[in-house]
This record gives sequence, C-alpha cells and structure tokens, in this order.
Amino acid sequence: MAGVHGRDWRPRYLQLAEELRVKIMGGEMAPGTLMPSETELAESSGLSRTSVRNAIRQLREWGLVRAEQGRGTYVRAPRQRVRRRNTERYQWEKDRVLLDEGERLKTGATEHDTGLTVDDLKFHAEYSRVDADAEMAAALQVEPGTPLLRRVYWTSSRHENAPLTVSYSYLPYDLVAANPDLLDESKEPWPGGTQHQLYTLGIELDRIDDEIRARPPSPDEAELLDIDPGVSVLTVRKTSVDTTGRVVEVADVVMPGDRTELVYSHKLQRWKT
Amino acid sequence: MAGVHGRDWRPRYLQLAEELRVKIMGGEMAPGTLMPSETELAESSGLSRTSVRNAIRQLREWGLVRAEQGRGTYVRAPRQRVRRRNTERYQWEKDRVLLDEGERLKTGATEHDTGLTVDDLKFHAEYSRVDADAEMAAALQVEPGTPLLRRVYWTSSRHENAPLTVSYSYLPYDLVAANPDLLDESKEPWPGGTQHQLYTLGIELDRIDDEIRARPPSPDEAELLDIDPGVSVLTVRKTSVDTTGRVVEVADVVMPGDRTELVYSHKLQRWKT
DNA sequence: GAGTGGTCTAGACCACTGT
DNA sequence: CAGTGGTCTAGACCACTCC
Repeated sequence: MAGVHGRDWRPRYLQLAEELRVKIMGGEMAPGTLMPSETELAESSGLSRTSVRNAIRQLREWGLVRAEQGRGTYVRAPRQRVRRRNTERYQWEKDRVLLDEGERLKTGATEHDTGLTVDDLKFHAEYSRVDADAEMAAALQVEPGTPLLRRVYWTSSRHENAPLTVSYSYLPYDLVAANPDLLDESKEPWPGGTQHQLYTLGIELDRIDDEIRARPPSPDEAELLDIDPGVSVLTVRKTSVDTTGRVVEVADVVMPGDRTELVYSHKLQRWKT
Repeated sequence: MAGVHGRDWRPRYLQLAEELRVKIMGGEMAPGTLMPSETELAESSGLSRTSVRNAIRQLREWGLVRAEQGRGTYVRAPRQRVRRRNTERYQWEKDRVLLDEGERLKTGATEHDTGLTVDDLKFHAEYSRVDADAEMAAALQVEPGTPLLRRVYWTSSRHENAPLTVSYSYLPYDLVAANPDLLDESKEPWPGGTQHQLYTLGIELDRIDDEIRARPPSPDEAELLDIDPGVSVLTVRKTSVDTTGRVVEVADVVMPGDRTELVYSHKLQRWKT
C-alpha cells in the first residue's frame, strides 16, 4: 500500500535504501547473504547505478551491509553490542592481582567482558620504543621526548576475524625496564593484565580515569575493526594513576561504534538521616 | 613539492579533500568562511562536480564543513569538545539536593559541565504522557502500557543555536503525580535537577548506571544538534535506582559525537598492607 | 533571476575477485 | 575471463536562498 495515498516525497535513493533496510531487518535477506549487484539493483529498481550506490552508502552507514571490492555486497550480521563494564572491570583487575598465579591465569579481562573462554580468543601484540610527542607527554606528565614503551594489542574471537577492541598503551620506558619480562612482546597477553605487571614493579593503582569520545575511523582502523569508513569508532583514553599521584599508563582503546556499549555504574553516598 | 617524487595513488577526490583539510586546519580558511562553490572548485581543480562533491562529503564526515542548501558550504568552527564529567556530576547533584534553595538555584548541572553561567543558557522543555513500550517498560521494570511522564529537554548556549545535549527522560507517571509541580513543563528547568524533584517525593537515589553507545543520528537529531548526518552521536542511557532498588528514571541523553567527551573516574580500593 | 547545494542519468575506465 | 564495486565524467533538473 505504500505510496498509494500520495507520493513519497523523499529522494528515490532513500526510498530504495529504506526498502532494502526493511528486507534486511525483516529477515528476508539473512546475514551473510550476497546482495544483488549494483547493476542488477539498478535494473530492478529503474534507477541509475549512481542512485543505487547512494542507497547502498546509506545501508553502509547504518552498518547493515558490507561492500567488498570485486566480490560483492553482503548483508552484515546485526552483531550484538559487546558490553564493556569498566566500573567493575577495573576494580576486578585490581583484586585479581593479589590472587595466586594459577587462579589468575584462568581468565583475563576480555573474557570478563565477553563471557568467552581463553580458548575462544586470539591475541596479538606489538611492542616498540618511541619518544613522547607533545600530546602524549602531557597525558603522561613527562617531558616531551621521554622514551616510552608502546604496546599495540588486540583480542578477537576465534570465530570472527575482527577484533572487539584495539589498544594503544604507553608507559614510561624507565618505569617498566626494571622488569625485563615486560619488554618482551612474546609474553603477551600479560598474565593477569597491566595492573599485575605494575605490581611486580611495586606500583599500586589509586585511580583510573576514562575519557570517552566518538570519531570517524582512520582507514587502518576501519579495516582492522571490520567496519565501514562511515561508521564511527568509540574511543576510551584510560589514564592510570598510582598511589603516589604519578601517571603510570595511558592507553587509547578503540572500539567499533556499532558493536560496543560501555557501562559505568555510580554508587552514590547516602544522605545522613 | 607534493607529488613531485612519484604520483599520488589515492583517488583524486580524496586528494582534493586532503588539500582542503590542510587549508582549513592550517587556518587559511577560517571558521565561518564561505567555501568556493562546487562549480568553482570543479573548475579550479579540473575535476567534475561529482568528484568535488565526493571530496566535500569527506570534509563533512570529518565535521570540518557544513553544507547549506541554496546558500553555500561553510567552514565549521573546530568546536572544543565539551567535557561531561558524569562521575562527579551525579554525586554533586545529590549533594546539592540538601542545600537551601537560594544556594541550589545558583547553578545547574549544565553550568557544572560547561563552566557557563545561567545567563548564557537557553532552556527548552516539553512534557507529555505516554504509555511504556516494550523496551522502555523493560528498562523501567514496569508493565508495558504503564503511563509514563516523558520529558524532552535541551540546553544551549545563548551564543550558539545548537544544543550540547538533548535528553529524553521517562519516569513512571504515578510516581511524579504526587507533586503537581513536576507535571508542569513551565517549571523547567527543574530547579535543582531531577534528583531534587525526586527528593520532594521522598525518594533518595542509591545508584546511577550509564550505558554509552555511538550511532548515526536520526535526521531530526542531526538538525537539532547541528551536525552532518555522517557524524555519529554519542548516547548515554542513564538509569537511576533508588535506595529501595526501584528504577525511578530512565533518560536517554544524545550528544554530538564530534563535540563531546565523557569523563568517568574510578577510585580503586586500596590493598591491605 | 542568478547562484547554491541535492538529486539523477547514462555512460566510461579502473582494480580487484573469482573461475 | 567475466563480474564486482570504486572512481570519474558531462551533462540535466530540482528546491532553496538571496537580492
């Protein structure tokens, strides 16, 4: 009946996008399905290929389809958002530090977030030594040019190729050099997490601050996280402060905006009655 | 010298976008400047208008320019991100409830976030009575169909037309009906904020949970927040739980992704030495 | 009415993927 | 090789804004 009672005033490419959206979300085109090619859609809809491409761009921005050069356009799984519960997570990581090693190795933070076991996960890590630029120097409260240990790492499910998060972590090099294990990327994933490694250096964390932003992905990030360039990423800049007030780690965590949900919980102080 | 030592392999529309980006970020085209028209850019760059439009779409996704139908394309102010410090904010709102009224009216939460005074701000509010749909019923832990008070409100700086946040707040209607003031939208902004209004109903909050997501804006949201449809919004679903464990308010807060930074701070418990 | 961005067409060549 | 999506052209008409 659509369109019978008066013409649709929207541009025709949006009408087409809407039609396809309904088919996808209604289950008529299941996740993984190969969509009709742009040429076919142009013929079946009576539009030019340009207009069909405009419609498909909409679907891509909505995260509903994925175009692959030379192959075709596929319906994406409307992947469930991964809930990342940072409030509990940070305290949980700290509590874990003091457990014995056997207990500690059983599960890591990613498993805590996703409910997956360690066997379902693939790890990747890359270490390098860099000099602090102005921005990172300010974040770490050190002089520009200070040597830093830079760790890039991500974890992904063994059944999906794209990681759920990518982390860029920076620590003052002098700080970690006291424990050579921490300079060895083959030791990843750091058993027990960053907080435990800092513990081996005699460091206890007092506070973690998260700054959350959304922005378009870089081309590299789009590829790595398997999102369309039109889909934003969520980023968390996590700043860890130890009990002496020193910033000991700054980490930028990048996550696909269409599959992530960050959860923070605030317990409020009671009024005195 | 660009391009001298080997050709640029990127598509020409991206090269143009990059050139324009450099001009904008280098200050050569100041915020508010009217860009050359698409036709002019096509002539000066030797590209077709289609390619020029592709370049401009990039700039729009980056949040650098704003296209206005019939008028032209303007360079946008690289607006500073507004930091919204929810951790402090919620406790601060709660502490304020017990202050005397004179003290309380002086500043509200938006001023707390932005550092602006009440004279710099414009308020807008809209109340209605709606029935809970399945999703909101689950969030509020009530039966579907339960009557709710729906408040839509936003605050913007007097010197900019676009709001910094738009809130969609839902409370069980029966709960607030006990204080008729709370049903009157002309009483906005609720002096002292939601927590104070709940206090007049004998309610004390115990916990607030925030769920943060990023997603593309609806056309309405894009217009209201003055962002390009290609720029994501950040959303916070704020769930307020009182000391009896009852959910008393669910609010969806929508913010422009390119101008917002959410800050959460976690104080960690100390190890026993 | 002149100029702007938004939509749309009917072509073309390209890089990339499969067989 | 044929087929796919990515880029690009040279037009056209429209709705809208400003004068």
